[in-house]
Amino acid sequence: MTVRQHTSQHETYESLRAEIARRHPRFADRLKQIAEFALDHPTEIALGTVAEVAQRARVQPSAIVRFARAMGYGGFTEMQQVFRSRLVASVAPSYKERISGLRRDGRFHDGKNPRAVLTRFASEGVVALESLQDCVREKDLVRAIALLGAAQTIYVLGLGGSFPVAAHLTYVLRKLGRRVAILDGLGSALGDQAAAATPKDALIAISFRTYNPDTVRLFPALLARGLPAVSITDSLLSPIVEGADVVFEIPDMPEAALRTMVGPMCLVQSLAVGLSLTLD
Amino acid sequence: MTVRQHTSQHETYESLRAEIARRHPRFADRLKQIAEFALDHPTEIALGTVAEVAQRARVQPSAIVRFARAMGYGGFTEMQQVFRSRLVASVAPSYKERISGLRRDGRFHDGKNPRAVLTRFASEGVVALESLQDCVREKDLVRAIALLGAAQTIYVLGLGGSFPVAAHLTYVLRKLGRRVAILDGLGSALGDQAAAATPKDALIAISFRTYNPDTVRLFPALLARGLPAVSITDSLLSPIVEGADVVFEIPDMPEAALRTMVGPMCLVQSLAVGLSLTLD
DNA sequence: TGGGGCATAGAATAAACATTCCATCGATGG
DNA sequence: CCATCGATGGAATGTTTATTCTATGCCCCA
Repeated sequence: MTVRQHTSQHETYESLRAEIARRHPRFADRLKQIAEFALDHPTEIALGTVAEVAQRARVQPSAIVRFARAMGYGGFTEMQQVFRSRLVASVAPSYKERISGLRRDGRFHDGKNPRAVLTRFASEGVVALESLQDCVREKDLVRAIALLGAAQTIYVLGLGGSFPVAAHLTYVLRKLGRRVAILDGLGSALGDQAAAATPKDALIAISFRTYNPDTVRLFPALLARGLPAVSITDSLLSPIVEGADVVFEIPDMPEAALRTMVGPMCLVQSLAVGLSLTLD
Repeated sequence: MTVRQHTSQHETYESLRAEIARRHPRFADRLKQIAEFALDHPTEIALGTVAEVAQRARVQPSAIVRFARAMGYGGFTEMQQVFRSRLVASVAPSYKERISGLRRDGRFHDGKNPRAVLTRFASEGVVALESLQDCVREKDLVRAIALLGAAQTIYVLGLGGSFPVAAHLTYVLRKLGRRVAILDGLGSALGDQAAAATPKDALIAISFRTYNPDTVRLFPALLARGLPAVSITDSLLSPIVEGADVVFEIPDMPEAALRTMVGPMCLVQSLAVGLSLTLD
């Protein structure tokens, strides 16, 4: 009779979690399934019974116990203690709450601290998203969506710092089954990429200070081909405003290197999804 | 004979707590004792068995049950659920849960209205940015920045829905004077683009479910070339976790077509700017 | 001082539970 | 194609657990 090794090295939730992830690839099917469930639903394991957990994870109760033993515990109950410790640890010591609250307020002004940088950008992003809702008008959304919906091909123009926004818009529109051409200037062929555009298509242009020269040059050229246009920009004085059928003005946009572009990202997402919804 | 009323009005921990306090003076000795224990040690009631709680509170198990019934519950187990809900509530609600909370707010009604779509994405973005601050650890930020700072060339890998994030990171890093190579698969030359990478460089990979096959293929190949790696993904079970030196886990990321990627965008921005700040 | 009513302790009980066992299935290597 | 080994599902088992029951103790008032 062998003496079973019940000494589990993983007495904290975090280290157990890491160990589960580490061993996941080498687990058999059912154990793998349980590992995924454990990482996704730690609370259910902390509070549930073996039978409940098994049902939620779509496995047999015995498999749950096998998993616990495989992780080095004497049984389910022993492993459950570790998951419970997470709940106990998280229960609000008001001190910790206040600190993280302060952090989030941005009152911790150590600007070089990486955490402070993240907090700053996240807070700015939140503000950007909230003000986006104020400065976008429903009328413009409806018109832009109608205009894009009528287009055979949607041309997307966004270069420099706005290129990620253009790329995202293109990705989403394609996923939603639209015909899209992104004007990315690949091979210095911006002009050629736009050459096939007709008045039956539509243009959506994204540009912020400092306005990309290629965008500035190409925008009027496309308008001249008769395309209806939607512009997303930061000022009514922007070079992509004149001649546009719909203009979304998102003011106070600093250079992209200092910004996350969350506002424009969110707007184009809404346009794309709104477009697909109005057609159903 | 009176029919016992088992329907308890107190389904939240806070209201139960208030009720215990209110009725405390009129309780008999033993119930009073238990009431005090319950207010002082809610966690023990949430996780313990009747016998354990009884021992800690210096009473008989039956007294605990009588207390639960006195508070209007069918038994100890029923009352325990309320104490457990406190633990569950205190654990940082995952992103997905917060979203469904928003849904319940009713702000999302009339999902087809373009304005509602915008509001929805903006709100989700706010939640994403807030939960980002909870799930990113300073230690990881510092290590990632050190790792990227030591690199001669930073290789950025993000395809499919994650490509806009990769593009933004590349843009910002270049603006800040870093040498960056984006692995964009242009001309189906992904492998060749990576062929010059050496252990003196570094890799930053971004991938979310459903993981892009090219990313999955290229990631281990780059690790094999000896590059240190930073991964940004949605699960510890993601294919770009194993072998990575730093992993940022941003859980509950739906498919990019339904998302604005604001979380990852904000994170890469912080990494890039944090990097340039630490070197000044 | 004695009796009624309620609170309590502790044992008894029945339900719920984690765990174990075994037959079966499926993959792997000869 | 068969033998072997490990994984798996599901029923059986023995333990833990909540709950109930009853005898006893205590207090209050007559």
